[in-house]
Amino acid sequence: MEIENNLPKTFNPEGAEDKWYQKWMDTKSFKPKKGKQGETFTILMPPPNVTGKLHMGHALDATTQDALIRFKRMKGFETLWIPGTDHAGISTQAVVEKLIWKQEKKNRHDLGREEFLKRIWAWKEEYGSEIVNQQKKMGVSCDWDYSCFTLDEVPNKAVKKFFVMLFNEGLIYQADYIVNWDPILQSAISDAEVEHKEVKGFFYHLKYKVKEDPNIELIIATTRPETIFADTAVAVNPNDERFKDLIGKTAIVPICNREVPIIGDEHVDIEKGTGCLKVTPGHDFNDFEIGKRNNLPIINILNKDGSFNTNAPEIEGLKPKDARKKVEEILIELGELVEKKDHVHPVGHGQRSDEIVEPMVSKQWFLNTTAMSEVAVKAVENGEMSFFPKGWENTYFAWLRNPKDWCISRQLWWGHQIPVYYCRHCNAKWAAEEAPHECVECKNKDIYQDSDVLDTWFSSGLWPLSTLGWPDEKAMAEKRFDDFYPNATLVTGFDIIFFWVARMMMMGMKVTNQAPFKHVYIHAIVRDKQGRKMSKSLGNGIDPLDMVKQYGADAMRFTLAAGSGYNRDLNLDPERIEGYRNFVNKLWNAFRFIHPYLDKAQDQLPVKSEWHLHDKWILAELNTVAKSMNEALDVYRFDDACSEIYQFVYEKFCSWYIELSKNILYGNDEKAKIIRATMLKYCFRKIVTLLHPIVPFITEEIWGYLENEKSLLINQEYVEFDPSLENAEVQEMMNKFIDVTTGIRNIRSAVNLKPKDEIDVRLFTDDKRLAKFLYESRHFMKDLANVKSGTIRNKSAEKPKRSASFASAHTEIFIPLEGLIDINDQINRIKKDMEKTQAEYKKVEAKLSNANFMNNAPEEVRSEVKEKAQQFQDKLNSLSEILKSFE
RNA sequence: GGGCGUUUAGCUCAGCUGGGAGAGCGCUACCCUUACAAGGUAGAUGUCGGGGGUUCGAUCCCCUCAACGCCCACCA
Repeated sequence: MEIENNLPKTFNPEGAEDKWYQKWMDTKSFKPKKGKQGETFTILMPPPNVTGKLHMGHALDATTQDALIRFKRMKGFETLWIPGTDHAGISTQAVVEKLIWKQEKKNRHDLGREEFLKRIWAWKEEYGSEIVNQQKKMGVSCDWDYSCFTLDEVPNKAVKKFFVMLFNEGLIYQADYIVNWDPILQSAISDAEVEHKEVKGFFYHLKYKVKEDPNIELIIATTRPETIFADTAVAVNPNDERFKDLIGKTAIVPICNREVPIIGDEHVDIEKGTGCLKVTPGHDFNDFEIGKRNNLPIINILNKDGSFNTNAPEIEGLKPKDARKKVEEILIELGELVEKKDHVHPVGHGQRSDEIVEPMVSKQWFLNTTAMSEVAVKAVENGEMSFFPKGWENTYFAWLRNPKDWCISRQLWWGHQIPVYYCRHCNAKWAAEEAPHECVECKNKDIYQDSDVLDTWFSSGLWPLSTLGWPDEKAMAEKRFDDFYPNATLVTGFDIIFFWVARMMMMGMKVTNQAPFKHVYIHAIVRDKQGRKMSKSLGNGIDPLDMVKQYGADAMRFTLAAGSGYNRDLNLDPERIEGYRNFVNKLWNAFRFIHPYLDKAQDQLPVKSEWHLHDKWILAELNTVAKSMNEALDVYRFDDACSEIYQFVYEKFCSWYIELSKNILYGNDEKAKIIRATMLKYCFRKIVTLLHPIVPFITEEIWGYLENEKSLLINQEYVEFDPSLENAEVQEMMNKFIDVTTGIRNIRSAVNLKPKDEIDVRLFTDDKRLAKFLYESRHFMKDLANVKSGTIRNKSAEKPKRSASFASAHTEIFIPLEGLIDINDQINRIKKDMEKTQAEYKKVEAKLSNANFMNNAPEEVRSEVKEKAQQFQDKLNSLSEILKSFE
């Protein structure tokens, strides 16, 4: 009775992936639909850079968010997942600038602002959607109609509206301030964009003469002797006995021989360096503050590209590194260099350019975030928004409880141009949402717009609002702002908690008084298998698309989900993907097994009275899995959800239930066959439903077979816990049955029986329910352990002599094989088992004979321990019985 | 300098409010058994980083030391 099976032996992901993605699109399955929960569930995708190529971080983003949105969709929420891309000011401008240079040997200034921007837009139209296509390969189920680009019209309106609002409140202001200047980008960058790295340098000790008393020489320690050209004071601590008399006198700066005042300032650390500090307000953050306190002049000695200007004539045109060498030479010549020591110290580097940033004074726009930060902190403190895992709120608080004004202007061209206008005629300065034609004050037409653009994060911070149409009323109505704001969950990495999460909170709450999302799930950073960050320079990056090609998107997704819980690192080994590919294939083959019987299966489960014990068992187990998966996914424990379903499918369903089904399906009892086929189909529907959020493609493919493509799995209801399916007793019996079967196999393996060798088995148990269960399952023993015949008796019955044996707490197993087995081997095996059991028994017994334990431990724990002691005791008794049989 | 985190089987990691150490991968032996060799069955492997404390009882709580990682901080 061979049954035809025309399904391929292995699952072919490539065909299924594109086919189902297209089908989901065609059926508009990603669009929000009202569901039984009567609530919306919105996720906002962190917009990848338009210049981006999908990397593992994006793949993880895509997987976790898609799993969530599919899960909630199936649970009956009206789900919306909003995609988009970011203009990524600096990196995009750099990419296109490089390209134009390569092709035409022209820089952006050669082209002019208007033409240059045209080129970037053209580039964006052509290449900017590559990452979107790559995301689709991962199966992301976002509503592409909501797709948005940070420089689109509405986000631009949002930026202008917000800017003007805060400008008019006085929260946005322009100031001469010392900022981090990136000489590569030739732009200011914010504090957050500066990375401090340990750099090897030197400590130079320089001599400064005192004008009033040529005998005194001040020794000043510095790591940057080249900045002496910008010195405008020497400072000492006013409490420093050594120097306090010098305050008010004049020091002479070496090389340039500038006369500068010696001042007292509390900032100077008596212990540090020599206790004397050269003050360079133009190029040092602290010194800038000292300068403000003491009204010192500011000298700028740098050009925008980081080279020295005419204020430092001896080193004009040189870059800092060469300048330092030159200054050192001159100082030696002059005899002003006292000492030069190795010194390692942190130096700020631009996050994007990786170049040493120079503190420089320039006119920039700032946003005062003091009040907004406070509001954002409160929202997390009072639970309006919460982090998963909770620990990340510390990072969030650390940033927001100590807010600094945010430098929001960038000297770039690609971005939202600052909506501030100036009048050449009357010097008026104002902010406006619509480009004005004349001066607000004097009505003169000779006006111009500020040439700077805003920090990219300024528009990113408004993303939850602008993607839903704010501030355009028509767009807001179309996109149903009121229904989808605030978002439910934001999923992102911890590296942008302050760049992005904090700013969305501040800006979102400023506009709406509501946190833009209720939960923030912070996922891990993907690293290589050795825990190193994936980077181009190390060459250890894994391309997700390669993995998708090799193992399928489902395998890739399952791997990432299985590695995502509350961890901060996810060390990815491609072998893991292969492992989960095998799981996906296992699922496929389990389906191949039931496929020929689908015709027999009925749509409804039979009445409970017709359920086989094994049916009750598998449904109870399935129900348990459904419960844990729902709970796990609700709190972003994708790892737990994956391991639950993996375990169930592999062990419970494939290794036992399917194996136990063969006896029935290959047999002659038609009614039993129909019931079993129905059960198998039912289970399979539940399994693919549970798995669908994580591995959407194969599950949709299988669903197509199960339902003859009459419906799509993506639109089905998720499996919920059903109390009526609980059955602790049958689960206990089944576990014991598995113990016994495994015990028999164990003996077979220990005595080297071939799979074909049939055996006679004698079972002894005092558990009457178990005896009945085993009796009813006797036919299955044949399939599972090749048992030809056997008996089930009480433990008190006479045992066969000299058998291969095994004992569990509840059942003794004897396989009479006299003459075929080595008696000493058997005795040794049993003795070893006894020793192990004895040791465990002693541990438990020690507790029971400890009066303190008996007095203090809760009753629950005591009875549990007693129970265990009894089980070990039973097993020991059985083992010694077995030993007796060899006498 | 301040803060956070990690340390559990060869590798990657899970262990919730303290109560007999887990998973996947890898490894060993035997099997091409009619869903699956991308498979099956059986199996081995841990002083839970070191030390101290609290407790009847600690992988879990407290202290301390060590190693590693990350973030913040004004480059004397």
